[in-house]
Amino acid sequence: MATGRTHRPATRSRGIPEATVARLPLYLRALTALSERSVPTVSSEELAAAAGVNSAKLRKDFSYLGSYGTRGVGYDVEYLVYQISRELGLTQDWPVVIVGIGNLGAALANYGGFASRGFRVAALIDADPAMAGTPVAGIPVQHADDLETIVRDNGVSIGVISTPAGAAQQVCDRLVAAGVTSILNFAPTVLSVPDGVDVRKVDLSIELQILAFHEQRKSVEDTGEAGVGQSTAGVAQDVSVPAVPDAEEAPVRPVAEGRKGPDGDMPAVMPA
Amino acid sequence: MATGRTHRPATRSRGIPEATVARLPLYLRALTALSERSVPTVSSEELAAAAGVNSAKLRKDFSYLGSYGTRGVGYDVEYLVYQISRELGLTQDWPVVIVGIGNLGAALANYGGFASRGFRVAALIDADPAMAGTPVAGIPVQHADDLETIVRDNGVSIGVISTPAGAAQQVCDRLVAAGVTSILNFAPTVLSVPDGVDVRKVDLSIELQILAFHEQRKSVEDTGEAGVGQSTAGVAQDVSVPAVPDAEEAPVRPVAEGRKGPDGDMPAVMPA
DNA sequence: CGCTGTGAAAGACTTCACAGCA
DNA sequence: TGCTGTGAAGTCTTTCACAGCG
Repeated sequence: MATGRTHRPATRSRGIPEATVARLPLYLRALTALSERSVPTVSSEELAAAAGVNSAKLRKDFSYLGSYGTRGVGYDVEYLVYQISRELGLTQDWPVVIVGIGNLGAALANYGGFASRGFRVAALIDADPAMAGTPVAGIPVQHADDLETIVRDNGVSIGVISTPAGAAQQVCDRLVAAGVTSILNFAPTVLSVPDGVDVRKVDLSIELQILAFHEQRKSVEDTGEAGVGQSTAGVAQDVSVPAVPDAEEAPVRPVAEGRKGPDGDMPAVMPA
Repeated sequence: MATGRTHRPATRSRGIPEATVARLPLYLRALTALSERSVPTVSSEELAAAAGVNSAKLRKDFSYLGSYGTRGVGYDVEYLVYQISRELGLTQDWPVVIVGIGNLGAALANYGGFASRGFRVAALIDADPAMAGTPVAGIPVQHADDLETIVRDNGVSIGVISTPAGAAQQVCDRLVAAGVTSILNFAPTVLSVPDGVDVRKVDLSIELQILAFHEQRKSVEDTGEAGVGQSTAGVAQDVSVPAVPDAEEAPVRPVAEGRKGPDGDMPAVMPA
């Protein structure tokens, strides 16, 4: 990922590992909850449990930020909230535009997690003229024609794309041309951007597919018995599925027959 | 991350690395697009570009599935689509319930990426009696009281939670009690589940915070002008230079004064 | 004594680079 | 010849385990 000079960190310990950065928001959320309950201090053990990680990892993560704890005691909640916020850049105001106000865009506009963390929805943009003016989450939707103006006038450097896949790249290009340097992409497509622009993506169906992968393995566990098979309904749980689902209708392997996969690749028709 | 099984020292090469599993949906999407354009074969280089990864990684990933390519030629698109689908468990039907039909829940219900990949939205569930019966994405919303019945009657093993954070754990407990063993959580809270249940989470604001972190670093460091040199790379980011924003108002450090962080920790009022 | 901070070891993932097959 | 498949090397991440300080 980090396509960067991986040599000699210019200054001392200034490189916080990506894996750590990705967890800071998690810690911050847990700490904010503690803060709201006026809890003054937490131990790495408690905070780790609240954030869903293990304590050694948490301490190691914090060690990259500095020594913010007190031995024998733990961490001061307020102080840590501030330090992490600052490290993440959340102590400053980040105007954000959301492009594509469909169901998802509306959900994002309404999402409280943004405002409470330094993000300000500067504008909602949609290509549908019929939506122009309609307020969503209290913010009027503006037409896509004004995208460049909006971005420039508000000094927006972070853009959120929640358009259909087909429009995403074009929207991305316009955002970048207008000055946006960080993009959060919800459209199921790979965006290409110039060097220096950051893209992160969230694909709702990818997570589900990963779950399916693991779910599939669960039923196999023990004997490896061929399962019931009834996929539709009926039996509640314990829906055992064959370990390596027997390929009933698999495409024929193109040519020859080399080593191929660990399990068979049956002949027959296409599944789709 | 996956909360489930920890071991998988399986007999043979049956252990596909998590990192690889997480990329399979990406490859699948790219392959599906090629398939729709009737492209018969792809090289690892082309497919990698389409998926936004590098070719060596892609080849290594595929090597865990088996030898599905042809040297000197590439991969047969249809064949690979099938193999990956099967590996992910997408050749079977996965009934899914979505609990919490707010903006996000509605967006998920309407999301085409589910249906096209073996996921079938078996039911939409919401606690608001006023919503009962209202169709969302063509599916009538059912009341939360019937959650257990719905899950059992439909043999649902995957549940999606898009309720407010406060309701998430309770919904989760009920889903699990009813037989769900995989949960996709969109609520910004850490769920606790019994062993054997898998939870994956998607926090919309976390990605934005990670972007903010990198964005913050860009402005500092001018020696390496954030060049806009057209690049085909999907994700571009680097810059690992001292940033250290000026702490204007930081909470006072609790007690004593040890080594503390890499930069100062100003006194003064609380930021929040 | 309790809990943080951190070297060092282990493990996971990525990249290299090239043998080997179609 | 062209491209896959894969050991081996390199890099990043996690975990261990304990020194050290409050």
